Amino acid sequence: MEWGNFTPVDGVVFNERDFCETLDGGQSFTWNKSAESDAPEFVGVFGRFVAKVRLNSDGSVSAAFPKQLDQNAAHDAIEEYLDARTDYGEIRESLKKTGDPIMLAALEIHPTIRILRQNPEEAIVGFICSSSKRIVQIKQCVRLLSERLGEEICPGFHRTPPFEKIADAPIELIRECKLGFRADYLKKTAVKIRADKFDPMLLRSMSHEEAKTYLKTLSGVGDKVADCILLFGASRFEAFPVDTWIKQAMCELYSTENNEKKIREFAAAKFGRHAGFAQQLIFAAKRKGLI
DNA sequence: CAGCAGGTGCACG
DNA sequence: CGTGCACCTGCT
Repeated sequence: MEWGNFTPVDGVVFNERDFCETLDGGQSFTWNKSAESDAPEFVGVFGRFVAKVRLNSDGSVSAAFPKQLDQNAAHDAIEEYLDARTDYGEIRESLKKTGDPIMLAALEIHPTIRILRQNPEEAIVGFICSSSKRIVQIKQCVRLLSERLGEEICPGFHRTPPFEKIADAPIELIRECKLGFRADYLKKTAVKIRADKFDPMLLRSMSHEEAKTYLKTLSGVGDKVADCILLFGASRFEAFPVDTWIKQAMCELYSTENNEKKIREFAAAKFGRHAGFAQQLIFAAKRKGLI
């Protein structure tokens, strides 16, 4: 397959750790490290596009797309996906102002981390697959689903399947994608979203509370998965997903009670509308054993 | 080979 | 409303 030239993605700067963490740290499950390049580089699918995303030695980012894709549309899409318009400096400053020494440390450990702006549909599929699974396994599930049910964008690259397709797929086929008990969750969710005529894109405009309440009516979507969908699929930075890692980190670092609801409340009070970004900082630093 | 894994649903008190 | 398991299955 032929690729177009690499072109700069303006407004996005990374160090290597944060580049890898952002694309392949569990926010999204469709990126794989590219073998050919010595520069840090990932290849993957996002929405209806495929891209190679490369980190340059000066911290800038470049992207290339398969030649058969509309290069301008793809470039606009990767800028949006990498959330190039959002001022992370402002977010980081406001978290600094909390004066919390743990947050200050996490900000230093991850000076360039970002929150991806995925399609809500992709986030719903990915995070329904995620419960009680490792990232590598989640990635495999999403890839298998895409190969079996998703449209081929270009040779070897398939879109995440739409709910319409998942709703019509036999449960055996979904289970063959190694989803296990999550297969029923995903199918039921797809059927319900279709029955409700719900457009997941609405998650970006609904009130946070309303969006979360709706998400939790979906099978396989509890508090944690709903918060992940809101944070990574709808750019709702106030969402604070509490998983096993964060739970342990918050107990250890902030002496919170070992209770998900209490931890969410604690985070909301401490980090406010940027709680989700704070979660990524703590999650990434903790998982790497750096705090 | 057991035990566990970015949880959720459901049955109970 | 909070707690405690069962749920698939691939990996270590």
